[in-house]
Amino acid sequence: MFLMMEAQIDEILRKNQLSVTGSRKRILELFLMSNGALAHGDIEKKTGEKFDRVTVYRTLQTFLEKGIIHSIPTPDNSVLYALCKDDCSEGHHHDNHVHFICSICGKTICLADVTVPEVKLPVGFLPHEYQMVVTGLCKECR
Amino acid sequence: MFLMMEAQIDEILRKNQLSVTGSRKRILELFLMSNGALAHGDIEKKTGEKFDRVTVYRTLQTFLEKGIIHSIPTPDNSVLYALCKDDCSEGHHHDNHVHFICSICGKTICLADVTVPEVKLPVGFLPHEYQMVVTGLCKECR
DNA sequence: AATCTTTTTGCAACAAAGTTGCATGTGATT
DNA sequence: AATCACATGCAACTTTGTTGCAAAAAGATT
Repeated sequence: MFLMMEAQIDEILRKNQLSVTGSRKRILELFLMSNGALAHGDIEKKTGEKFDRVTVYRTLQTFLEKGIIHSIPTPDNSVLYALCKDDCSEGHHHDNHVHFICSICGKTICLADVTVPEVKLPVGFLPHEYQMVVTGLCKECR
Repeated sequence: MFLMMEAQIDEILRKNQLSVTGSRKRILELFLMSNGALAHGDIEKKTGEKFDRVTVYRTLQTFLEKGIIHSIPTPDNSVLYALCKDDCSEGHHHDNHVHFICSICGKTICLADVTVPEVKLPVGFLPHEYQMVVTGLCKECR
């Protein structure tokens, strides 16, 4: 079970031409275990003393650039990150699913099956990417 | 012309039971002049030496609470504010229009005529508010 | 217009969040 | 195992946001 996760982590890092280091493994593990999204602060707390603050910043930055994770805009303007689906490629994500944020427990959930609808824009606007965030109550909190 | 703006500013503040002060007038003026959205930093720069940083924070906070402005979540997780339409009431906005962010000039535009479509969520989720941000090229930059 | 009351502002000090340069340590390649 | 590139930790710093309190300005009252 744990070995499987290890292998999965290694594969993700290798696939993105990243060297397999302690912090990267740990942070990826955190993302794989939580099926929601994580704030920078969450990660810092959970890695505890193990890694420097700066390392966490740089690791997240690297993962973002490689398209391993994506960032989610939230209504209260905090920074959240979540794992991308497999078909995210470097630089150019199609992270086109809706994100749900529960106003009680604060969890952010990727609704991988709900794609962002495309809306008609006024003449002249050339859309490139659509992002959608829904707030409300999740299954557990309602 | 300038007098009209003055009057408009006064009216907005009065309507929201706020005393008419220098900083509030100036910051509202900035919003009225830019038809897009402003970051906190923009406002600080444009008000220059005139007001304290803290005052800008508190003024924006007050405007938010009164429903004069709303905040916009952006893909890069910066904080943006824009004027609400008239029908925004205290505490509870129906700020249900799509926001557009130009990736060239960086401007954020409220597409007041484009309402956020409601999507079907998985069973168990109780939606409360929908937010949508579209990035791409605006009229001027394409 | 002068006074009183309430609200707003500026200052200072602080806390939190994020960045940068550089020396050291570790993973990958041969 | 030796080398080399890359990742990490540390320190110092910048930027961003917050809090308490005294001074100042706005609004109300006479």
